[in-house]
Amino acid sequence: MMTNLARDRLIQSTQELLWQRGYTATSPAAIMKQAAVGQGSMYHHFSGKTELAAEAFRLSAEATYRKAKLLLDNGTPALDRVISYLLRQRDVLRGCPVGRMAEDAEVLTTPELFEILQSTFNRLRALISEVLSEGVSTAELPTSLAPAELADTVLAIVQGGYVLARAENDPAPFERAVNGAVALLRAAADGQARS
Amino acid sequence: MMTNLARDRLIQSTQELLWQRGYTATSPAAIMKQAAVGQGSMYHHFSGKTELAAEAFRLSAEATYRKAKLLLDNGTPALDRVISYLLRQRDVLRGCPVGRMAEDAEVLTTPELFEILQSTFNRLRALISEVLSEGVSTAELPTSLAPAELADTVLAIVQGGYVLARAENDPAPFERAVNGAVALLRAAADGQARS
DNA sequence: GTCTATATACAGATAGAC
DNA sequence: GTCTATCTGTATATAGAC
Repeated sequence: MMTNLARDRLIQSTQELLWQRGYTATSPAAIMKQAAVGQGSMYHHFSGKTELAAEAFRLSAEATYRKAKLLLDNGTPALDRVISYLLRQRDVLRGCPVGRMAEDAEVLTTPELFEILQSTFNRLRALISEVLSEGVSTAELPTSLAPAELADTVLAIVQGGYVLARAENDPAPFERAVNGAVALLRAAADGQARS
Repeated sequence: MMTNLARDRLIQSTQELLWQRGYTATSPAAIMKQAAVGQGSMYHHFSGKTELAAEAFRLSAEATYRKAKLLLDNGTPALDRVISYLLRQRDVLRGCPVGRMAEDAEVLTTPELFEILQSTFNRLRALISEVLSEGVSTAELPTSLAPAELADTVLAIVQGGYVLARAENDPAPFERAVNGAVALLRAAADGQARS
C-alpha cells in the first residue's frame, strides 16, 4: 500500500548501509537521512534499529542465496558449476553482504541477526556440498575429496578472498585466490582422470 | 623503565580488545578500565585512540607474522610446510588478529592502521608464495599451479575459515575448510606424481 | 503516518589539580 | 605521570504536536 513507501525506503537504505558499514557502524540517523524519512516514521514502522536491520538483512541474505542457487543448481556438469560459482563476477571491494555481518560482534550476540547469518551459510553449504557429491559420484572428482569438507573450503575461499581484497583495497587478491582454487580443482580432477 | 608500566598495560589491553572487538568497537574507556589506568595516563603516553591502537596492532601483526614464518620457513619439504601451516592449531573462534581488522571500515580509512594491515598480508603472501614456488620446482606440485595465485588461495582459506566459524559460533567449519584444502593439495600432488 | 523537540548514555578528548 | 572533572558530539529512543 501507498502508506508503506517510507517503510520501503527505510529498508532499502538499511540494506545498503549494512553492506557498506556493517550493523554497529550503521546509525538510525544515517538510515533516516539516506531514506529521507523523519525519526517518527522509523519508530512507527519498526520497534528500533534491531528490527529494521533484521528485516533488511533477511532480504539481502535471501537475494544472495538465490543468486548462488542459480549458478549451482542447474543441469551442467558438477565441476563446471563449482567453477562458475568461484569465478562469478562479484563486487569484490564491497564484499559479501552476508559474510560481512560475521565480523560484527554485536551481530553475533543479537539472536534475530545471528540466526539469519547462520542459516544462510548453512543453506549455501548444503547447496555446494550437494554439487560436490555429484562431482565425486560422476567421477569428475576423486573419492579422496570429502564433499562436506570441500564445501567449506569453497565457501572459505570466497569469504577469505573478500578479506584479502579489503586488506589491499584491491580486487586482485580475490581474483588470484579463486583462480588458484580453480587450478587446484582441475589438477585434482586431472589426477582422477588418469587414474 | 619503571615509569612505563601504565603504558605497557595500555598496549596489552588494547591488543586484546582489538582482537576481540575490532577497532571501532573498542573505546578508550574500555581500554583504560581493563588496564586499570586513569584517563590522564592514556593521553599522557599517547596522542589518542588511533596512536595507541596502531602501536598495539603493530605488535600483534608482528607476532602473527613470526608464528607463520616459523612454520613456513624451515628445511622440511615444501608441501609439508604448507600443509602444516593450514593445519596449525588456532584459536578459531577468536579469529585472526590481523584479518579481523580488515572488516572494520574505520581501519581502512585510517592510514596508520591500514598500512600495518596491508604490509602484514603482503609479507605473509610472499612467504607462502615462496614455499609454493619451491614445491613446483621440486615437482611436489604440478606446474599448472601458479604459486602467486595459490598463495592467495591458501591465505583466503584460513581467513574465510574464520568467517565461517564465527557465523556458526563453532570451529567446525574452519576445520572442514582446511582439511578439504589439504585433501585437494594432496590430490593435485598425487596427479603430478603419476604423470 | 509523519514530524520536531527532547532525554539519556556514551565516545573521544581537554583542563588543570596533585 | 597520574588523577578527576568537564566538554562536545553522536547513538538510540521517547513525547507529543500535526
